[in-house]
Amino acid sequence: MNWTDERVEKLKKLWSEGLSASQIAAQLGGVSRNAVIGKVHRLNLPGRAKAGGTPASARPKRPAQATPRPSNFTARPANAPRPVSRPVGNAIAKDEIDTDFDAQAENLPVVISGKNVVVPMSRKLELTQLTERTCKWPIGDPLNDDFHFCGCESPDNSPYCTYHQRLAYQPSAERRRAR
DNA sequence: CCCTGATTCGC
DNA sequence: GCGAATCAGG
Repeated sequence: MNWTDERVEKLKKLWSEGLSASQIAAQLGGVSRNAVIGKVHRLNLPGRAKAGGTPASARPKRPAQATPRPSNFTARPANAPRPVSRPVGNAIAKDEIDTDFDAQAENLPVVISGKNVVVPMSRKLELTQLTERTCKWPIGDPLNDDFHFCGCESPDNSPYCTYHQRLAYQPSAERRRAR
């Protein structure tokens, strides 16, 4: 996985937005957080100590602020039917999500504070579009027309992206809570 | 232990 | 240039 202009631009954008290196790595896919940090330094992106060398521990911490919900965001009432799809907006904090609100089914990217796992935007791939390196986590009802797979980039030797990899190996009760 | 970024250095 | 290994912290 090489640093194409496109990927570098995304890196710059996410870094400037204050995402951590591991979060950015998850969003980009195919790279480690070390790779991201290394690239950031090679690009001389800001965020490091000033001349004089402020220790990392003494630097002001970036507030882990939740990205605002999309303006068209409305929580689905508990018993309301699940919409087929909704436009993808900014990432929202998992903590903000109503208990019954299933962000994964809604195809929103989710930043889970604490667990520090990023759900990349689903690429909504069909079965025939999957490859060795795409996430094979199924989304939706297989009998429904909108059934698809996550399709995000998955690490080597894993059928799932970093987020769904975690979900896949959690006990079902935890999995339900995590979703 | 989980995580963070910083640095080094063989490739 | 790249990034794993490592370090030094929270």
